[in-house]
Amino acid sequence: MARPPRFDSDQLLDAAVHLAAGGGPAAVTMSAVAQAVGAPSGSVYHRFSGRPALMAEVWLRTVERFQEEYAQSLDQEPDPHRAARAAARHVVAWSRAHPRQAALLLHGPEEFGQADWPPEHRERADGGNRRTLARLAALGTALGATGPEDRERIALAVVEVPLSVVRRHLRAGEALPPYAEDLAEDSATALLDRFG
Amino acid sequence: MARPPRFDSDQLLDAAVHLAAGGGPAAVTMSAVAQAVGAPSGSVYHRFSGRPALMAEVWLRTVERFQEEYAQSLDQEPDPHRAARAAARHVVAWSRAHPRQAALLLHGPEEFGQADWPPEHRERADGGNRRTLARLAALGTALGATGPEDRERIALAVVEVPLSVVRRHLRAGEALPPYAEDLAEDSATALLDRFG
DNA sequence: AGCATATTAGAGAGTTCTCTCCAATATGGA
DNA sequence: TCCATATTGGAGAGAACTCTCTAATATGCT
Repeated sequence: MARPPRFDSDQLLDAAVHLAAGGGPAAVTMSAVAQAVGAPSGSVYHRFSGRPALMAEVWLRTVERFQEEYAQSLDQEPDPHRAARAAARHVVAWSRAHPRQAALLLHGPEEFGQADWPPEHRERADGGNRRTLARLAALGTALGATGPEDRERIALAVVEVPLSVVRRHLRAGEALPPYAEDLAEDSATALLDRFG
Repeated sequence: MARPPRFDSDQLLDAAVHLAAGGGPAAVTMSAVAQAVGAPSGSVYHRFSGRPALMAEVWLRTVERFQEEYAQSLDQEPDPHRAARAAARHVVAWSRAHPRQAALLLHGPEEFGQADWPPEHRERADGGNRRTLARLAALGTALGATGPEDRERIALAVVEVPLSVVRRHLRAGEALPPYAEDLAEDSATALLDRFG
């Protein structure tokens, strides 16, 4: 009933991930994405209403993929201490398996022009963040956290510290060393020792 | 012997810090800096050879100010454990005292166009990083660190974790909570417990 | 075969920014 | 007073990018 597409959204987003990993989010221009897949710029605008929408989709597709697996690693383990350690490990392991997407996540949504995103995409981001925060809150409760300081310490242990381990190496352009997962897990354990 | 300057470099750099804190490094355009201080764009180019040079100076002035105080906080304390705790605290305290400059540092040199910097500025950055790494290495030796994993753990404790504490709040647009220094110090302590 | 339609294809207008260039200007020193 | 000079002041060329618009094209359905 219609001409078959030569370029689909995922193909364009993949190109955008490559560009962002190589030259940062600023390198993701509509022309660069089009050129990367050999499409005219019109085809990119056919899939995405504009650059803000494209940037939002790149970010959201990546962060949602990450959060989905992250949530699984938290949920699979009933004991909260073991769950926290698994989650810390998982951040590093996922980054090792998906270095370009990890590089992308390290930039943060602001750099992907979050301020200009269409409302629909903003809500998608908010929803994902709410779900993740809720999971962390549940972990905090299970660990016996009491105040905001405790909750923040837990977030440090299972999110920020593992990300820092990854950031150090990816920013330096190195591969993750073999001990990275252990380092993240050990550090998380040290930070959570005071609980339960 | 010459017409007196109405706009000096520091004034332009201050404006650039403001712009970067508000809208990220991308908001630091030559025109925006000029407009912010009421100067014509020609005056900005009279002080800086181009945008890369301006971005480099903004970054370097800020990071050097930070590193100078950071080094002092490490050196003032002979006991390495106490020095590490003081350093972790200091990162947060400095960020509290200089929120805009802290916001700037959280972006990292890449976002300030490091790849385009003139060689002179690159060397300045390398020198500063070398000095800081040397100090961390000395701290590692004093603590009895053996391998790269140990050294990385120490860097996490006295640099990355305190920065993560700051990042969480500045990214959310909040002020740092009163307990932030304690949280950074406690976390550093927990990560360093295994040493000596 | 022929129609309806989703998509490709690409030209080009409009915008924003960087950087250059030159004239105007204000000051200290001779 | 007058000169040398550092700096201001601003216009504008050139580059990169976003986005629009129109025509061409290929497919499924009848």
